[in-house]
Amino acid sequence: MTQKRKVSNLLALAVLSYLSQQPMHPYELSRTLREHGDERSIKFNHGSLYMVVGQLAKAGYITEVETSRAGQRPERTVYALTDEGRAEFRGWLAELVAEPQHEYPHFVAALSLIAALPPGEVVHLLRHRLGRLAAERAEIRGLIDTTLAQGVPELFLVEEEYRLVLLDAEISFVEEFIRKITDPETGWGPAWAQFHGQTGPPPKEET
Amino acid sequence: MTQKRKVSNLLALAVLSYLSQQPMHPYELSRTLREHGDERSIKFNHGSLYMVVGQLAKAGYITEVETSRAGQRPERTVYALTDEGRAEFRGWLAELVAEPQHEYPHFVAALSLIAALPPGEVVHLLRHRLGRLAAERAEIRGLIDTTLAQGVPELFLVEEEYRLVLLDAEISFVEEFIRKITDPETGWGPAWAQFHGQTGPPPKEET
DNA sequence: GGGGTCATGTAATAGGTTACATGATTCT
DNA sequence: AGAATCATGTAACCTATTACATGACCCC
Repeated sequence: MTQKRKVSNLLALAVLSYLSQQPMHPYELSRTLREHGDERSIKFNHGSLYMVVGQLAKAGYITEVETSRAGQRPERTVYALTDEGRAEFRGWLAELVAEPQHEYPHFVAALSLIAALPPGEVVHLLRHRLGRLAAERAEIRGLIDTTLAQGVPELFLVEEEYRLVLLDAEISFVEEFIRKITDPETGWGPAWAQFHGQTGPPPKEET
Repeated sequence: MTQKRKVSNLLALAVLSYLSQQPMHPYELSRTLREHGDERSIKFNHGSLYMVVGQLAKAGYITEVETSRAGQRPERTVYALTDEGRAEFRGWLAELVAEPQHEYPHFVAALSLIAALPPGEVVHLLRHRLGRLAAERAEIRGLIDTTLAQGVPELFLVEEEYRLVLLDAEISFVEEFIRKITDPETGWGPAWAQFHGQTGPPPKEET
């Protein structure tokens, strides 16, 4: 479904969002996105921004309103949202909120192949991961706290709170996984180590 | 870090994994991946597979070992893992297990811009999402149960269990979010509705 | 007044997806 | 025997990332 949109890069959503407040030129968008901290939530890079702006213009969601010049700086093309752009923005955002998307996090991929590593090493790696997860958690926690302390309403931090919730869930999962491997009674370690190497994972049936 | 790898598409990891068990030709890889259900965890499409195989060969991780023909079918080029390929596989997989990657889920992007929608609509959309999440949860739950019932060891289902854990966390988060908007005492609804439209989200400071 | 870095954008390259092509097998 | 599907791959097309370019402003 998402793939029917004329512009699918999420960076475009942020652009539509900012242009819905006022017309801007691409560099201004770029700066605003960075200052606002949106790059934590939306993959951003300079080149892609110009690409996306071009796509949006071609799709009719934004139009060039003027090309001004300030001081002796190069010309800047200022874009504004069109009515279709506003509709697209609302609709797209609504869809993203209402419909979960199937995604492919790296850790899921790794887990799906993890039997290829020996269990001892896996435990080691998972412990390392736990450390990183804790650090990340602390960082997000700090970001939230200092931002709230500046008086920003919690509403503008929900994405960080969501991240935090997912992080906590992942931490529990990893801890539990380590336990399942290492439990002296029922641990998978021995069977895993034995099987390891000669045979691959058995096929799974479709539902 | 991940971006230093000569081949970064995760599909390549699956290819390395299967070739570490036995040489295969691309179509066989394709079939095996599909049958094994790996496309749930790793984005897969026919065209990309050939691309990735080409990249792996160019990088020296796999080599063409023969080009056989069975019956009157077209020729098939069979590939085998090289020693470098094996090392890359182990190292890459280990890194994915040990080091969390910064990722950009769609829902995070949506949350970061959600203030642009009116709170009433957001609640509606979130309730819709809850339904979808529950359905997805049930599906995964079923997949796990039937697969376990077939005697497949739990180890080969960890990625689904992880997904389940994340899903549960997301469900709680969404429920809580709805509460925060709608609570009759302290709900964000009124302030949000009022602010809505004229002004955009205030800037956040960097940490 | 020369060395950074800000401001602004374009171009080259690489990566990924979709569409197309074609002989073989199987089904009716 | 014709239709559908499997098996196998290539090519065309988009998207995205990196690298390059260039004038202005700012600092010492």
